[in-house]
Amino acid sequence: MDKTGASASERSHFIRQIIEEDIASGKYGGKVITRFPPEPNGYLHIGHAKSICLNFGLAFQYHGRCHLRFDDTNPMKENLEYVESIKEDVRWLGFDWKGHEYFASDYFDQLYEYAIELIKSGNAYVDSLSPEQIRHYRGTLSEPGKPSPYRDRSVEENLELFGKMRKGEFAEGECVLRAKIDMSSPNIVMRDPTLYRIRYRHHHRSGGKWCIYPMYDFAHCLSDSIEGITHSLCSLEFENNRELYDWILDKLNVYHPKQIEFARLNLSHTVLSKRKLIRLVEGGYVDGWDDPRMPTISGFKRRGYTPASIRDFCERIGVARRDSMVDLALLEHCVREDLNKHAMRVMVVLRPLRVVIDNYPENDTELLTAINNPEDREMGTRQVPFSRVIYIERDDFMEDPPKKFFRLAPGREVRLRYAYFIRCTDVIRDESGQISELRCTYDPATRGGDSPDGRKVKATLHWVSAAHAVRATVRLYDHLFIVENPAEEEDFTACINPGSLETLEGCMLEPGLENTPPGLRYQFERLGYFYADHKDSAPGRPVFNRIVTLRDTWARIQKQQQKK
RNA sequence: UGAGGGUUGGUCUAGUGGCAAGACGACGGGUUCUGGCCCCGUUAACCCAGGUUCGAAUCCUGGACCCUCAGCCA
Repeated sequence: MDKTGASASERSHFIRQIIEEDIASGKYGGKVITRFPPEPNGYLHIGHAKSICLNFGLAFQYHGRCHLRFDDTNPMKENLEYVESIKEDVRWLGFDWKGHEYFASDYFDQLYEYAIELIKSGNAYVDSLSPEQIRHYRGTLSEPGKPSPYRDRSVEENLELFGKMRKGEFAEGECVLRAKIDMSSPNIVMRDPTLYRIRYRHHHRSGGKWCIYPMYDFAHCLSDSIEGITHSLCSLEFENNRELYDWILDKLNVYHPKQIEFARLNLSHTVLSKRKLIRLVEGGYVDGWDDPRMPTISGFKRRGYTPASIRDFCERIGVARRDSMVDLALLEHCVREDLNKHAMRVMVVLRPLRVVIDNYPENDTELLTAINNPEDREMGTRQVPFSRVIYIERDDFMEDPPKKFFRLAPGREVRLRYAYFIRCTDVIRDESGQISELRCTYDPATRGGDSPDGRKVKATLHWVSAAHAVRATVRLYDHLFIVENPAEEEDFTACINPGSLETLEGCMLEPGLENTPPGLRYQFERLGYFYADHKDSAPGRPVFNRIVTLRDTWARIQKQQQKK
């Protein structure tokens, strides 16, 4: 809550202000209709999530609606597989377009009619210059362009030529339809932009019906207009295109939505450009688009992130017009906050160290009560078996501990969570000198974890009974890049984190976890939040992905000590 | 160097002529059967220079720096 009493979910930003002014003035009849317009030529990433949350969120907040529209005007790059993955990702994020699913390609007939109208009013012409010539005629950033020699063809000739373009009487690249605006405009976008080009390509929806396809600038504004969009939100790079957006709608004298630009998301320690993402996949740096290290929606899903945490993140980063780089730590904070409240706690030992409790009866097993989630007592308790031989984390023992190490060491006493106090009496090594086992004694009076005499221990360790432990594979994920902004590096692949994935076999789970249904999330106590991978995990053969670690004060102390 | 945008603590965001606020991070402390959660505290910002004004992050002028645009991509 801020001082106005508004929660984060309703805090204002410049787009909300514009919408509220429009509602107040009755500009669009008080309606709010937005749209999310992906091109189906790749997978959605966290940057798209920002746009999805913004568009669907605004529509929800102002009781309007949000359309899902596929901007499929380029048959060379688009296909059905992407349409399906995009729909799945939007749904997973928790949004419903309620049947308002559209394709720019569905408007091809209408768009063609609009093009003819533009020709008839003298606002468009067929140009027969080659692509290279067009580039040359366009001029540069500082010099004006010059008119094409075909610019003054008659309406009749243009109509005939455009008809021939449609009928397939020209080769690709032989001619295009251009808007007739101003070759000396200081805005290069307005120097007679291309409206239609010829492509003899099968389209994933219209099939072979068309061999001419509209360009983004022509199709997008008119699609918005046809659908009655009120506020057309896009990223900053389309700022220069707004003049053309407005020009086309004005010349055609049709319903005119308002284009509003905002800054796209940049996230630290990752890349979000489609080109770089493709390079990661095709270069084999990651294992596909849904690799848990990928910033794609499917990657975050596979990693174990919750939709709610991503929505919360998108709300917290705000919406503004300046370029920014959001710290990945904020996303991690969001998922921790969500999972802290909802994830069941369990005990898992990642790197097992065998501990024998010498004074514990040889063949006894007892059941101890563990709390499933201290943040939500309604999640209840469970019984965890304890016996003479257990595993603890190798990191939880040091033979020669530094000052601030509170965990187990020779002669020292610690608590086993929900169980007993134990004291280390001996360290056993194998032939190579490696510590292979610890011998300890326990205090029977501390059953359940409390000492009747009131003596304190400085640490509580998680553990798993050796006789009851279940084996599993656990994958430890870390930032994909070791630098904050890989995009500004000469070769971004050179700063990929070599430790971004560590696969651990033979991790010891408390019993009951062997049949974890894929898709479930847990907190492994003292370690982090983990997800039973929905692809690789199966009942009886669990595989967990680490979503995020717990905040780790000890790790920070260690880092400080290393610096000294 | 033509045009369009932008610049508030380390990061993100608020502010719309009147006490520069919040979140994340970092640091310190309290609490604790998770070195988690929670609680408390500390740190730290208006790009620069003029001007208007009783008063400027906000308005004006000039400058610096950053981003976008020269696809028959979106």
